[in-house]
Amino acid sequence: MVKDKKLKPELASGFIDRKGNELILKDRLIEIIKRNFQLFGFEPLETPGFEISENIGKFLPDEDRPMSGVFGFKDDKDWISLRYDLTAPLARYVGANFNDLSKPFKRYQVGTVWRNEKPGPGRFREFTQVDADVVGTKNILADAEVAILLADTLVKCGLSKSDFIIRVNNRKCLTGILEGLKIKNEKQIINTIRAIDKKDRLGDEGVKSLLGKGRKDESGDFTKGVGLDPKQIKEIINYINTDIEFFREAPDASYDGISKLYDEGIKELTNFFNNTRVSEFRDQIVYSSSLVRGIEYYTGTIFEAELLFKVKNKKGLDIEFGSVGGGGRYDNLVSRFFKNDAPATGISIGLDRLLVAMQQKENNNVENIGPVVICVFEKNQFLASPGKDYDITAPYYKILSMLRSAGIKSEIYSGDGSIKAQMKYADKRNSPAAILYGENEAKLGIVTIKNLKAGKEASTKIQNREDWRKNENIQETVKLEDLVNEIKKLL
RNA sequence: GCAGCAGUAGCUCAGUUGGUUAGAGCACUAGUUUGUGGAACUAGGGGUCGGUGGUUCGAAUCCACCCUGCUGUACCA
Repeated sequence: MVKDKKLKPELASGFIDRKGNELILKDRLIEIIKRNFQLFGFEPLETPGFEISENIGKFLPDEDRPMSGVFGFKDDKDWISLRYDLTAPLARYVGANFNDLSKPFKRYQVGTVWRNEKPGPGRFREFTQVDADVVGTKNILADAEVAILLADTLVKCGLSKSDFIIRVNNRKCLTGILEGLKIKNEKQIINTIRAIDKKDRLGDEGVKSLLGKGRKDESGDFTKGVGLDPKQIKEIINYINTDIEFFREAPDASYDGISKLYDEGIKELTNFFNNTRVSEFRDQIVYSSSLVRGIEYYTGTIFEAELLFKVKNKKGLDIEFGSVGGGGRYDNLVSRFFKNDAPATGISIGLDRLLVAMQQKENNNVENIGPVVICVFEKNQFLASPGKDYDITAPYYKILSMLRSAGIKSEIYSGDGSIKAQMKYADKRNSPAAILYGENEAKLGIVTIKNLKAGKEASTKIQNREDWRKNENIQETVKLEDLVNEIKKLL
């Protein structure tokens, strides 16, 4: 016989299957987050996975590489793309429905987004984002509200206040500083921002070389620099190292007057902190001069939630984790669709990253308990039952409905295996108990309950088969009517 | 995209200076145990040695090209 060539059960790179405990925890987090967003007065919105490419594509990082980074194709009429975030679709939605919406408009959205980029450890091409935004106000109160919402949500998800900080800055400050240093070329500005964004990873020296001539990485690959002169570089490095203490209560005055834009940023930050300082997250929401965020469309306040504990990968090594959430003000995004001013501010939580982090917090280990398994004794018994002097089929369904109406996860074994195979199955499903109801039980009107949980514990001490078989206290027989109560004791 | 490293069973890997029929552990199936999960023992299934071409009497092993993966870097709305 010629062998068929089998398909390989592979996934496209950057995509993963999820199962069991991980998914249960993910659903639980989503529930917590949704409830909290509603508590803060946000209303839900759902938009399609696909958008018309043009509507979400204008803010691609490189104009000369349109469509890179997204999954898209042309239908009969338009180029359409899977969304790469939830912000661009929000802008489109607000543009379409502006007149009907409350101003400000507060909405949250949970959804999958797709990015056609190189995947890495903990970085996928499909992931879940959770966003909350306030559209239609320039009031800094809204920025403060979403920052507080971010902090509050992380705590409700199970982080303690000492597990994270939310670093805050204002785009106007940094660009104001650059303006004062006579760096005005837009490309230089965005590249400078991106270089500063790498401070965490590359350190001051790395940022310096990226701002100057360029940098060689470990593999010998060379990255071209921004080409600033040494004086400008020195000033920038100084500024990004003033950091948290600079704004403990009120701003340090050392850069006052360097440019109008800078002063405006400081005013906004002062206003922002006046709000967060009286919230319960005064110590978590802190100023950080080196926070810039690589995203192009931010116009004012920016913030990022950073975890303060180490996250490990599957092999137990610490990994470079990045932020679990962030956001900021983007006053020009919505107005692409609309003549009116539609300033906006919001946050985004990377749910899958948060999930990985939460799984490493001890209090979050969910155990995926399987169903109580009712073992089936005779193959084809459902056909064979009539004519016997005992009835074996109907009681299975009776037992099943007793358990299920008591809210106990349960099932009749639906495979073809022997009793032994059924036990193995129940074991693998992490079932708390197996129920045996065969000829013996049927004649006496009883059921046998095998306590798989207790058996599992006992098995660690048992060395040989004889002891295992003798260990009968993991099994008991009860009257049919007592079944539910006995099972409940095991759960 | 650029650079470095790596690809042998479902998974993790061994395979000597090129030499018979390519191995181990885990996982899987069955039996020892005809109605009982673990452990142990026994047996079994499973491989185009990433692909193509070349060198050679002989290639998993050496060479060339290609593909894929990992790591770093760039990009990351």
